[in-house]
Amino acid sequence: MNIGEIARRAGVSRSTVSYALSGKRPVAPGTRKRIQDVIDESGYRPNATARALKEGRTRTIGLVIPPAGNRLTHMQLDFVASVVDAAARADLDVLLSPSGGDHDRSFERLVSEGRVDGVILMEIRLEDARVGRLQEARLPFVGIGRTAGDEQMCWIDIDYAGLIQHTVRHLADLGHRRVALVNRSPELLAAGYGPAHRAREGFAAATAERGLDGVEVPCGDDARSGQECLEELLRAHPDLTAVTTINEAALPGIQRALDDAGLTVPYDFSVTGVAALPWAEDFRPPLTAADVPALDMGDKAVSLLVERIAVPLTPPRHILLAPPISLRSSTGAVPSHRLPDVVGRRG
Amino acid sequence: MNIGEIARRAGVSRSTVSYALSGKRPVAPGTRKRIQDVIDESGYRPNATARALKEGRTRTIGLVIPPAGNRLTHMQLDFVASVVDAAARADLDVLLSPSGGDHDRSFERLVSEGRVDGVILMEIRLEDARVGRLQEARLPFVGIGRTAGDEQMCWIDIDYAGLIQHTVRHLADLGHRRVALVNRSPELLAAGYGPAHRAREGFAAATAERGLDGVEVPCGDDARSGQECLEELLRAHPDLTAVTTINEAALPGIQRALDDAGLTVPYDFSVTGVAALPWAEDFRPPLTAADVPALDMGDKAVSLLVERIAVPLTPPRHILLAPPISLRSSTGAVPSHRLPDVVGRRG
DNA sequence: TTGTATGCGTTATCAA
DNA sequence: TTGATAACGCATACAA
Repeated sequence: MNIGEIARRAGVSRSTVSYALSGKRPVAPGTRKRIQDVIDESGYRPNATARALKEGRTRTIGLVIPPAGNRLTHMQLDFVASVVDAAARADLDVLLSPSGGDHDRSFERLVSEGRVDGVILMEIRLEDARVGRLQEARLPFVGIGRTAGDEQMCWIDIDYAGLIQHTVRHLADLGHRRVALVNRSPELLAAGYGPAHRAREGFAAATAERGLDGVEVPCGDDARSGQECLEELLRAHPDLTAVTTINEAALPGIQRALDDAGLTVPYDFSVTGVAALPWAEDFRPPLTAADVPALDMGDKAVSLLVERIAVPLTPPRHILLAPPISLRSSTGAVPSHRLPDVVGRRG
Repeated sequence: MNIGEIARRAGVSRSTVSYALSGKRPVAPGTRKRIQDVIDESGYRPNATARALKEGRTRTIGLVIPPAGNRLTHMQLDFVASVVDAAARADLDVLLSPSGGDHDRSFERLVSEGRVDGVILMEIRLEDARVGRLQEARLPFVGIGRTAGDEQMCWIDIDYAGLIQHTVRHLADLGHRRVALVNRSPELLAAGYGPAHRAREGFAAATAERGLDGVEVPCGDDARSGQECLEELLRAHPDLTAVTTINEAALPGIQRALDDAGLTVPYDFSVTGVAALPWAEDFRPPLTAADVPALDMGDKAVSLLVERIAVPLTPPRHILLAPPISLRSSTGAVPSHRLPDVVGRRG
């Protein structure tokens, strides 16, 4: 069923059907009704491919996600869902491209075959060849995260450095002297993944500022790694009284390791960090943390992209989110029996 | 940059460029090289939209996922990731459509605007209007799950009825007399979600077959609901010694409720069910369960769809998966102090 | 071995 | 108020 067939059945020309549909030129009421009847009866809808070819735009956006190998985190998943939803609301379709490396067939199709009007790029690294590729192709795009030289691109990101800094200050205020940062995986760090590096910076800045003993460790994105990581930390640093983390998937493991070590949160040990709400609320006791507004971010990213597609030449906009830290129950004052000087007296 | 521009620069006709690219007709080595040089230099790739219009196929498949409101389960997430990966391997793009209800704009676009060559439909309900819609549109599709009258469609599903039956028999063999099924959410049950209903059937069949006292409860898809659900179960049925479940997201909550009640798995209480591997392995102790091969399913679904797109008129194929139940450490014999007769003697 | 011409289904310009 | 027609970029049948 195509526009020609509708036109034939309604006894008009194809252009009249097109105009009746688009409303871009007046159509006599009688004619309009005849056409509408035929359309209702046949369930006709204009072919998206032909329309895209003619109009020069696809009404589709690309979403570049990390490949399946690396399991998506809760936060990333929420983000994908919210992007798809926001796009649907704007009558845009979403084409998925799993691509991490640089020479990825799916990504290349996306940027050079004109399948999409714009791209949302997830899990950007500090140095990211895909950014250059998109700029070179003059394809509008929005990054979730930003590269090291971030001025020339449009992005939306979370201020991991600032937030981690904030959580460390909070711990310092509570009297903690030796704290750890449980970072993302060694692989992501090696790949130059922004949040992991910026969390590290924020941690270093805050521990220096407050004169704390800080120890930073990478940790796989799963419960098991979290557990091993914390067991190792407790072994290596008996005077450790608090951790902060951006690794939400490690939280259940952190919890277990603390349980197994007989440490009760927050009386014996404090935990805080940056995490998507479900992870924070599932922690026991509920985690004092900056709640990553993943659902919100998808929405904002789509808006930003839609705007950029409409007006490509405006200077790139940046949105740096610093959600407030929700004070829940997982942080507390260092208990006297674990204070450094008390530990010292033991020996 | 389009094929005409390449032709002009290489000093040949457009068809020669096209044939040089497709190899569907011999091209003189010299000519071919001239063309290739121009292409390499310009980074030209044929426009996917124009090609789709001409060829009558889009090289894109649609993936209909549950809308963002309902958070995807781990299993569904793995499934999405594996579909996208399998599609990428077959040089197919994936268009996402979040749609649960019947009158969904995004879904309608998918089926009636010719944007995709075929569709993978997730979270099918026993009565599902989308199935009829796809059949009517003569669009090849594969269901993840199946409707009540499932013969006329192509699907791949997990044998929840058989697997739950199997787990209940296992519990019966261990001596358990009162067991519970922790099902999916009340909303999904009300919506006629197949796995929930089939799990119920399998549970009913197995408890009847072995003469067990079975109690079935719906439960939200999250840790909190799992905890509340099990607390309520333990309160209402003090003689309960085992649960089986298809609600993987509830497992952490089930664990917590048992911990809080001072019940040690598997000595005081047995837990089993059907779950994606990460959930089963994160349980403490590791869960005896049927491991849902979500990654495999995505792969199979794509193959099935590709085949169906190529040969649409073959009788629909069905794949019913019954993964083996991996015996881990979460089930054990009923301890004597919790046997029904002992409980009876107390009074 | 290569070039010309047609059509895929639309939208939009021009003409009536 | 409407119709004929060109053009979007490509693949391919037909011609040379």
